[in-house]
Amino acid sequence: MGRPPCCDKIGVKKGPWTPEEDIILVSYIQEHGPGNWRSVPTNTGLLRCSKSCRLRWTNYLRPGIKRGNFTEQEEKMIIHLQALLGNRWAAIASYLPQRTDNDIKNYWNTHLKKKLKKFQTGVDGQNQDGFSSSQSVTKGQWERRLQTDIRMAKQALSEALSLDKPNSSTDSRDFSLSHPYLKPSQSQASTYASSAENISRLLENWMKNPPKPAARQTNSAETMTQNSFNNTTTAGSSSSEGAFSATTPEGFDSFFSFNSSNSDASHESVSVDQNANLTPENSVFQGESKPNLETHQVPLTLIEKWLLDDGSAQAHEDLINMSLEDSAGLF
DNA sequence: AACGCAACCAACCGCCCGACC
DNA sequence: GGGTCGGGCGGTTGGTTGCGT
Repeated sequence: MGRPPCCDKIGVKKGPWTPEEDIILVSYIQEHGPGNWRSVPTNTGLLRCSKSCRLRWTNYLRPGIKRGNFTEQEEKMIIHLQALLGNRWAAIASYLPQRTDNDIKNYWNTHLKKKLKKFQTGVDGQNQDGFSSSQSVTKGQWERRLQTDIRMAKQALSEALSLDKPNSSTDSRDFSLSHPYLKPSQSQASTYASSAENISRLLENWMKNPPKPAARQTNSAETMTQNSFNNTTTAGSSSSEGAFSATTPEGFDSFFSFNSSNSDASHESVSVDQNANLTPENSVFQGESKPNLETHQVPLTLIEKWLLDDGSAQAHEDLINMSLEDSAGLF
């Protein structure tokens, strides 16, 4: 059918976002929460289309985002997940809570593709699509994808029906509890911490380096120092520890120990361990850490083994060769 | 110093889907 | 049932930066 553009082209600004625009957007979202993007431009006076506002938020300003400096472990995960899921960047991003799909996609296109190609040219008997033959030939990505989707649907249905399970992992209101990589306390804490961090950096740099007319303003925004804006963000985070006390399913722990122990420490320390005091009541960012995507309930046992144990060819094979019936048994 | 080229990445575009009227 | 809206997703573009000559 085809939709008309989300905004008319007249009077809509395009191109890089300025720090001023970022601040307007962030403060609006702080006040009203994300969502209802249609109303954002009109309510804020931003000369941006709603889509642009949403993208700016989800890809750049959203709390919990780690930028650049992909760790080796992250690289491996992306490569593995790409082989498993294909170019479903949002799904892949759901396994890397601090990364956006756009970021992962860019990193794949600019780094990993080349890396794999390089690697593959050095290895005889590899196919041409960037993956090892064992990864791409065994069953085919589409079949695996289909299997994954079916499993997702099955589990979602079964858990939706078992209402007496208070810690049901499909509770969409608390994505952090259901995501394999999101330890509840950490996810919300890091989410909010990073928000404050992002915003303060934004403003700090803005104060230091007033916007240049045609420079890469979005980059300059990254290194800002704190100013009054911090007050608003910290105020929201100052009051409770409720979310911090959530229990963690045992099976998730390995993921987090993996994540934290292997990640770029200089980045992680900023976004993970600060400003942990956050509750759903006082944070407009709660629940915003990552969209709840369909892959977040992939059975952990095999995937965990496969993803984290780089040398685990057996686990890899197990996962890929898993039949529908086998995988259904996991639930 | 100036130029050209490649790399990088933020942002845009188009398509799709579900919800709502 | 069909149209519209809001939002998500993946592919692509284009501006900026960095590096080599």
